[in-house]
Amino acid sequence: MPATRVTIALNSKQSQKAPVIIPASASTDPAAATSIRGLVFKTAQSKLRLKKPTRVYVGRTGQELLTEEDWKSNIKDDVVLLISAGEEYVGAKKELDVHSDVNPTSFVEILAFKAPVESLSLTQLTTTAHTLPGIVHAVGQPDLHPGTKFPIGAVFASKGWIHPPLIGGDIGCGMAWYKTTLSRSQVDGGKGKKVAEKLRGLEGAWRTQAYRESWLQDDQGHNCSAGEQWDSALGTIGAGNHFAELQVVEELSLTNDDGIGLRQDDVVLLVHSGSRGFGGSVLKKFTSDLRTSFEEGSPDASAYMKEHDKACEWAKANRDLIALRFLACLEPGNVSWHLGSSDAHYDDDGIKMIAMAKKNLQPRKLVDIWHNNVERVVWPPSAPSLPKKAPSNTSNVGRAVDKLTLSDDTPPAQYVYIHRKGAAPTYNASTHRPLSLLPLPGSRGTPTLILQPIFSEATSWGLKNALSLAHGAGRAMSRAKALSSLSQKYKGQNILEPRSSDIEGTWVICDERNLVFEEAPDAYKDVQAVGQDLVDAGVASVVGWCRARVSYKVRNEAH
DNA sequence: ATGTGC
Repeated sequence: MPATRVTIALNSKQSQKAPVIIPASASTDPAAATSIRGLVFKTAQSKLRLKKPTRVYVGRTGQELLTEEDWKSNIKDDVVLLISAGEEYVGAKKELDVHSDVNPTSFVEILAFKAPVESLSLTQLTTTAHTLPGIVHAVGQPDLHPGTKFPIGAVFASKGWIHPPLIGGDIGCGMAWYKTTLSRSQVDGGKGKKVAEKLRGLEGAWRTQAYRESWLQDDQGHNCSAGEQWDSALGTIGAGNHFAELQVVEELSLTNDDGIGLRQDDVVLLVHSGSRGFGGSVLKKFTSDLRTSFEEGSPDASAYMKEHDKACEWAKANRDLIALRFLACLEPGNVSWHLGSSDAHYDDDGIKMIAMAKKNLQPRKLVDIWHNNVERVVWPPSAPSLPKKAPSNTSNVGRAVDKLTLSDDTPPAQYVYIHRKGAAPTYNASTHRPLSLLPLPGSRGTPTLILQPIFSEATSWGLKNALSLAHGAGRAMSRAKALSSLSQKYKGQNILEPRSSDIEGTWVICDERNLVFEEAPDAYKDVQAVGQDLVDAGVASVVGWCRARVSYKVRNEAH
């Protein structure tokens, strides 16, 4: 008889698993000296680091293996055994609960018309909406594209359930836009190269843990430090599609300028980054392949949300610190930003400067949004209240909204958890006021559109788009495909500098070969098509655009 | 996306 290959996993954390080869000579009798049970427990101790394995369940069914008969009938190739230190089976009970809340007909809205959408992402969107518990509404934004399991550029609204894997590991990832005092003449054309040269000292850890903890503390004393292991990445952009980009406002026509103060010809810094390793550690801590959903009010749901909120704050503080480090390079004359440079040394009062730097940075910030997060909002959205100053054209209420009824201060309201995975919100999360502008970045070097969300009866006041918009152009090609096809296409060319004839081009800092191609504009959809789809869906207006002048991905400081 | 997971 051949050996049997089974998988063992921790009952309490099923992502922890190991294969076990059971020789034909091992005994099904749990009391035998060479029992399968003994072999499984020994492997659980060494490979899963479970000190005292005591009970064994079969994955999916949850049947406990007790008698020799149980072992004999269940040990076959590819079976998954869940090893417990005494606790009850955690897998299947959830799956049974799940069924009653699944909505196989929940509504799926696709906001893509011109932008191309891969069929795999549609399958992922629909399958997810129809199989996870509590989903009442799903939206595919025009930048929709396939993820490993769940789609990106997607929004899921669910009642009574939280699904951490829907938003992924980069909890709190988003974009923040900051004004600089640079003039466009300092960054236009060939000047971009000079500016790019100034962007140094931006890789690696920022100062000491004491500084970082202070940066992660707000003026009320709340702090979102994740411990030195994760905080050491604070102030770094990261990899993948993350970037910081210097842009010029080429056109802008805001219909209701809420004192944002953005003007044509301004030079702005767009920072796209997240919670680095911290958010991933939160997802990993709470979920496994078999544990993806938490019922509202359960200890897991509350504990996850607490850590989730912390990761969101961390990510926001990370974007601010990235901006500070960039401003230290871009505006060297401003003492508020000196702290951003690791070259500036302080005796013992450096930490005191943090409050000043943060205070001076906030007025520079135009907008800061999370596009990977889960948020509780009143559902369905209702007609928003009018602004205090009534607009002259009241029929245009969709453009002149004061505040949305999204907070739960009207007790009997129904609400949902909006899960955003690569989707921007249409409102300010803390004030619940509609955003008057938000960025829709194209891929590296292509225009960033300036969006203004629209709330109108035609879109049921934001229900149609689940109070969300596209967060970027969206991938048109997988990383693997982009790497192979684009490295061929641009063989022997430097695609990081504008061609000498191109005065409108972008200077790109990207000292990582694979990223050069994986993040090339050709790997993404056309941002104009994505923007047009939002306009055609009636969920946003395009009120202007920015030209990218210097795009910073990653620098090899050793050069 | 990630001090990835083998």
